[in-house]
Amino acid sequence: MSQTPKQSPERPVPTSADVARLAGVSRATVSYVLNNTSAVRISEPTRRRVREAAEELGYVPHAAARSLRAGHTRMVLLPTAHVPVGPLYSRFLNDLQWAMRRLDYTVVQYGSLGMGSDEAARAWAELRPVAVVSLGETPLTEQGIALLKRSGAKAVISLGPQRVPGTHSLVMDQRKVGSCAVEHLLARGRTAIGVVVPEEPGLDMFSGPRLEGARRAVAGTGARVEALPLAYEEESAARLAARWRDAGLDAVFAYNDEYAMLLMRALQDAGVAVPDETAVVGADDLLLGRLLRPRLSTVAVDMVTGRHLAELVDRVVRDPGGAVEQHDLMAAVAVPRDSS
Amino acid sequence: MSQTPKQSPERPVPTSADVARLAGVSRATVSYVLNNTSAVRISEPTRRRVREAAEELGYVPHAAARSLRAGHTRMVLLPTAHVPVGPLYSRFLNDLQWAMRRLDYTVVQYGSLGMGSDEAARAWAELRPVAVVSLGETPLTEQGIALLKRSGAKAVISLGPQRVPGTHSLVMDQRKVGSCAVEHLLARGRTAIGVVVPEEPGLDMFSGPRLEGARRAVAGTGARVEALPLAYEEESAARLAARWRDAGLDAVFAYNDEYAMLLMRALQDAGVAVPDETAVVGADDLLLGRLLRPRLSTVAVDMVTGRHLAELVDRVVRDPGGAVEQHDLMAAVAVPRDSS
DNA sequence: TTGAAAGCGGTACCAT
DNA sequence: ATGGTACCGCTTTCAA
Repeated sequence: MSQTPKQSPERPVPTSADVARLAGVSRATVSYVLNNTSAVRISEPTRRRVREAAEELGYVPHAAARSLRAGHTRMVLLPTAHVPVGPLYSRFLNDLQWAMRRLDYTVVQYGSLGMGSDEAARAWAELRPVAVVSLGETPLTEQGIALLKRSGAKAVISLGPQRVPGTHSLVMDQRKVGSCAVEHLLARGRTAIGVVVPEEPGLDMFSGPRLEGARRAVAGTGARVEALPLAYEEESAARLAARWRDAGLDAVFAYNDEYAMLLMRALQDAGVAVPDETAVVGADDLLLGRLLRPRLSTVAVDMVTGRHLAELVDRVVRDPGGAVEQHDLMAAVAVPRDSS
Repeated sequence: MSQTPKQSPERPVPTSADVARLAGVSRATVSYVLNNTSAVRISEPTRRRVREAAEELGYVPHAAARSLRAGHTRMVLLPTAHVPVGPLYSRFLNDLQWAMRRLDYTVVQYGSLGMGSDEAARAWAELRPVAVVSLGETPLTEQGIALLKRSGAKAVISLGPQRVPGTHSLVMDQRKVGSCAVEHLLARGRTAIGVVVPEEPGLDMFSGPRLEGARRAVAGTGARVEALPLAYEEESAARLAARWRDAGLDAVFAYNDEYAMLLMRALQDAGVAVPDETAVVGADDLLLGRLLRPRLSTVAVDMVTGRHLAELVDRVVRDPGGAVEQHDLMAAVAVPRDSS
């Protein structure tokens, strides 16, 4: 016995024609009433009858039919491969969705894990979004971008470490984070600086530029930078710490605060004094950094806000040919505490 | 001068009719070829001409038109209000998306922040998803569920602390986490147990049941439980720690590992010895708990896997009237370490 | 004030 | 082997 009693096994979904029939009017009238079409006057009694009929049937308009007829959607597609963790991203996403809704767009996150770039672009294009906001998890190729535009996307916007030709790019130069951290360490007199490069997938977009920024910061200073692959596991950190003294490093930029916490613990367990023997700097300025002892030095990153991005999307949708401003909206600033 | 040269300001999106025209065949033939329809034989030369034409035009089928004609979609809607942070959720989501794609469904996360229950249900229903998987962020009302089913949803599945009538429920009884933690503390001889209740929005679904589980565990033991509101900020934790001795508590279950880390630090700063004077237990068994000193005792939670959930969705979609198994898939087990 | 009808882009049945 | 065509649900112009 099913617990969800089904009156008829395949009761058809009510359409506007059903509403029209029940209300004794035409489908056109139903459409006028339910959309409050201002160009047309419908008598109050008729409006009531239509509304009641719709209510009674539990009528819900069919979004696909509507947008098919309209020839466009208000969908903003946000491709998602790896769901990035972290409170920063979470807040950003909430802000963005909220702001987009206020502008009457619908944000749809579309999981694209395990799809190739062009395969993904095709899948996105099938939905005919009016805008695509890429966070860089699934790279946009030139053909992918062309495909999206050809299928009606007014705005293709990319958020990431570098410009993506053909899109409106919000450049967030992650290299600044690396150079900011390293400059801070240089100022503290450190000269042999390790840079953690996470082994986890999906972080390359960030870790690569951060390492490059670090390299640039030491250029011509006589100091050196060494890349240190590290998995987010105790064992990996312990192995790295065990060969720390052989590496001859006196400082480390640990990619972010979480990796910094992991490595700092491993170093301390291995008897490496922080900050005396080795300085540690994280990034992202998470709360946990302030809870550690010694308090973790970090690099605070000022990301683009969701509201700001939503406004950009709306502007580009309304005027796709408009000027392509190259924003560089990311600021990085060192937050010295006790670990460096 | 626009950097995205537009041949024609409003070049229309190519349709299957355009492909047909270019290939010199009918729309029907285009459909047959591009969908590899097996019931119909098309000559190889024709197939090639159609494929080339589609390629040349950059043709992408229109998902809305297709599902309108088909009368159903393969969309699994995942309503999202607050994006929950945390690696557990992130992994779960990735698994789910991956597993659903293998079963040929499309997972769409739909942001429903700031919408009422019924308003949200309506918005979801407009998309005609074949299934809705609710994580409980936007509560499902009886009418909302009815609306979704009436508009074609074959499966409405809810994941959460309790059964939701009318849905297939995956009950994850968060009370177990609370009772597991408190039983562990009782076994350690603690009798005055604080339970942290986060003040952040969107966590009520978890924190309430965890507190209730704690309450149940002390029933009849002579021990007591006290709810402790706490915001995820240093100041809030410091205030709580400052009045710790007045509260007369000898143990605390801190909601999860992150809140536990925050509170433990505040207690230590206030001179409260952990675990001697007060035992601390977290939950979720995050890596950070093992990095703290003393190492954090925690409650490991065994969540439902994405693969498992995907299979359930598929099963219900194929046989909506099938038995409504009441799963209780959550196991909680204490992981004693040094903080308790 | 209301209705009839065209058409959005595909799919699939029925002819040829 | 291929083409003609009706139809999915909705909006909107035009006529009455």
